[in-house]
Amino acid sequence: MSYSLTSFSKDTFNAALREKGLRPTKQRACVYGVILGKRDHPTADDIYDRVKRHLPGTSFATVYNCLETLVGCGLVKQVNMDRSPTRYCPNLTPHAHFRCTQSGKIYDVEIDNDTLSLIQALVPEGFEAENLDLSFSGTGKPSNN
Amino acid sequence: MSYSLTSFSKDTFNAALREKGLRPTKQRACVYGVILGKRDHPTADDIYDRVKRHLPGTSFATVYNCLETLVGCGLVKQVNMDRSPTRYCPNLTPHAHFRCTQSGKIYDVEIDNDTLSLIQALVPEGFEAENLDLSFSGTGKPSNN
DNA sequence: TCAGGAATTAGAATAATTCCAATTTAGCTT
DNA sequence: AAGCTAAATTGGAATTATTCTAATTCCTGA
Repeated sequence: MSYSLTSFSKDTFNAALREKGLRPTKQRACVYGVILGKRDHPTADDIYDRVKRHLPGTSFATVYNCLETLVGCGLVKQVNMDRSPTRYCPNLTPHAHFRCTQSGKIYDVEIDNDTLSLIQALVPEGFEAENLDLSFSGTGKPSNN
Repeated sequence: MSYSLTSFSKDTFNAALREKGLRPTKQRACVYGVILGKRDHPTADDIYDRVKRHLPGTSFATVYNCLETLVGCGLVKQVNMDRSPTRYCPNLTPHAHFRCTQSGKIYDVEIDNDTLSLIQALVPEGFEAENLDLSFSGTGKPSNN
């Protein structure tokens, strides 16, 4: 049986794909579903494992294809920290990431609007920023690792 | 003949390595020299090419080893943008990067102290950030590409 | 229902980086 | 100056994440 999205997510999902003339396939729905289902910033590898539990025939290439599609539709965001494998996240609000160098865990960090504006104001005259990436690394909550 | 550092850089270089009990070898000096010599955010590959012109026998592994050493000593910084190869930069002041998606060029973007403080203040209670990474991507100066 | 484009598949290929075992070197010690 | 030892370098193989390719399967709309 395929992964089931809530009706809200399913609408978002269908709309975003149709917008671009793309098909809402079960593999794409499943990839989107597992990312929504456990918001732990999974890697393509993690996602592959989870998707296989629902759709056993799925290939790695498909996972990568679906991820690329979902990112292209704005349904998920890529999180790149240093050289480690790309991670995926369904949090579309502007936010930063904090990686604990001890546990490897990644936490979302909210960015308030005032700070966001100031950050955007750093971009020099004549440059047009489409994207901004802010990440921290260090030690996380000791009690919480 | 090996790459020559200015006497200022040479002192910085020797001091930083000795600090950690590491040896100031000619390969390390050369890698540091080429990074200082052309501040265009070169990749390991670029650095390898440039180092070979001065020390033809140098291997790729050595370039990577030297870069790791220099980063560890705080003489250069790594710049990771998305999935593209790591770049290196001798600008040690706090600064962000802007990558032009058209030309691939990377520009340094200064961060003023007020904004820097606000960015640092985003880190939640209980987390200790050792590092922060801020990067933008978009279109650069049209006149300048 | 059928044609044709879109999506998926398995596996090969690539690119950046790291690892490894052998050799060389730098910086003592005598 | 010669020898010693740990540190650094070397070439090449290995690894890892990701992308490519060509063949197959699946949708969708006429």
